[in-house]
Amino acid sequence: MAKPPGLYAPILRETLSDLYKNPPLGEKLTVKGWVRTRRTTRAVSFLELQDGSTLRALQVVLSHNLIPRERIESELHTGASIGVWGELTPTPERPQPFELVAEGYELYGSADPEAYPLQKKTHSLEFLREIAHLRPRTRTFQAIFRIRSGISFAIHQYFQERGFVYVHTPILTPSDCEGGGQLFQVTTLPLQQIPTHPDGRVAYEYDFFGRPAYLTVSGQLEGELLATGLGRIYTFGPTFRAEPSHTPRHLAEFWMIEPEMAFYDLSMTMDLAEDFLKYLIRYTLRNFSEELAFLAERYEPLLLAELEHAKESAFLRLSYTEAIEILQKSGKEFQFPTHWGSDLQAEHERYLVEEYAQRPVILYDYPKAIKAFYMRQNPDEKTVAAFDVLFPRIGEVIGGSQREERYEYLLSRIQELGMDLFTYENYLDTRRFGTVPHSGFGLGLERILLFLTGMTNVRDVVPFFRAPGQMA
RNA sequence: GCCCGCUUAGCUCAGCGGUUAGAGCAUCUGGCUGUUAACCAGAGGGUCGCAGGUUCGAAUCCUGCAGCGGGCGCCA
Repeated sequence: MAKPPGLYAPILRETLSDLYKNPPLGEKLTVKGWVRTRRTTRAVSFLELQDGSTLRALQVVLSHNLIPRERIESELHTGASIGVWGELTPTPERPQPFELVAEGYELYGSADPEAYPLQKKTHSLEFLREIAHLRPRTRTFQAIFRIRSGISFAIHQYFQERGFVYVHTPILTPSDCEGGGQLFQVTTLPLQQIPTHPDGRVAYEYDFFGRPAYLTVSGQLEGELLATGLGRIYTFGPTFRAEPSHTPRHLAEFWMIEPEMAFYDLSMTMDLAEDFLKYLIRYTLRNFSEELAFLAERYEPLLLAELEHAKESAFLRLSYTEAIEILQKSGKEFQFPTHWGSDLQAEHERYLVEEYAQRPVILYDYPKAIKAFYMRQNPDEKTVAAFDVLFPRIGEVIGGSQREERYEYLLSRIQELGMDLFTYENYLDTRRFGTVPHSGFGLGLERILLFLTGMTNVRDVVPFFRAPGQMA
């Protein structure tokens, strides 16, 4: 966790957070922030001032003797930004420990109450999505974005402390990692007049790269190339999927963490994934108790209990085959009946996590036919060494696998699926020269943030969301 | 992509075939010995999403469209 900025004064000015950590009672000071609410009585007005550094507000008392009531009533509405000076006074008999007794203030920016969309009441998350540019003024989004920031730091800390190299895989790529996913194409060709060959094919030699280019859907393939030199690497960056998924769990632009480790088999990788997730939960509980308490009170009463429970439980590991048996013996009426070889539906995953296990579940060894080409074939020749981590309330947070490191197996899989060999030449090279068993996984940042914040829609855990038909 | 639901004041919602469409909060005006989602009194504020249709009469029923939300699929 970063040190409080107060330690770096005078380079950094003090925030309300600093004030609450070490209040200079009896001293004169200036505080700057935004007005959350104002209450006016005959002789004095009270402000709740917030500055984004903490969810707590500072109560400011403005005496109408010193500052005209008309000025206060015309300027200090919810959302106005001010600098206010006075003495910090203890108030042991009041709900708050101290308040600022103002001597004067400077108005930086007013907020016309007839036009300013935010009010002191709670707004719906749906309404706030329509004003994503103003959401950061609310405590809810301050809490969420602070947790997002902290968790991003914790992700780096976890891997850096363990000798993983942070690698930057390209955003612009020539290939589709998963083979079949929908990509955003990137081009500088004029859309009104796309150059074509006589047979109608697009003349990509005139495009920027001289070939088709896309936004990456995953850094995994490049991550593997780097891991087969550096040993243990991780990526952490944005990824893009042009799938028309209209759900609370999908974004067109989202952040993904993808570690890739040479000389790791599936079991070691599942251990790492579980340890990593618990680390993130512990980190959040330790560093964001104020934010969690707020979010729990507002949105998800069970939030703290869920985090504690997930942190303490051993994730239940089930092979796909075991999971199918459990589902078939469950006596539950599912909309989609299961048989060996069918992909698990959301209802099946929910049953396994929420009813059967009642804790996070790791499913592994999936049928080869329903998984990606690069996953390592198991000796049974029917399954591949893949795993998913399923969480209560939010479903899949991690998908991973041991990668196929045997050249012949990988080559024949690529050919079987009719994929373009040329595109995967470099990838295949890592199997031709000094190939090693290796594994990795992908964690969706927004997915884990749903779990950590109690939110239920990924649009609410990213500052500006991109989803089909929506650019906040 | 398929299915379901919602859309009424700035916000959250009630009204679900029958006077002039309501409430709370917000706003404005006034009041209040220090408030804590302050309180009290009063006022303003509506093309009932849009376009058609049924009806003596539509916010209310029907159709289409749009936006939003949710479920499924796909996945992180």
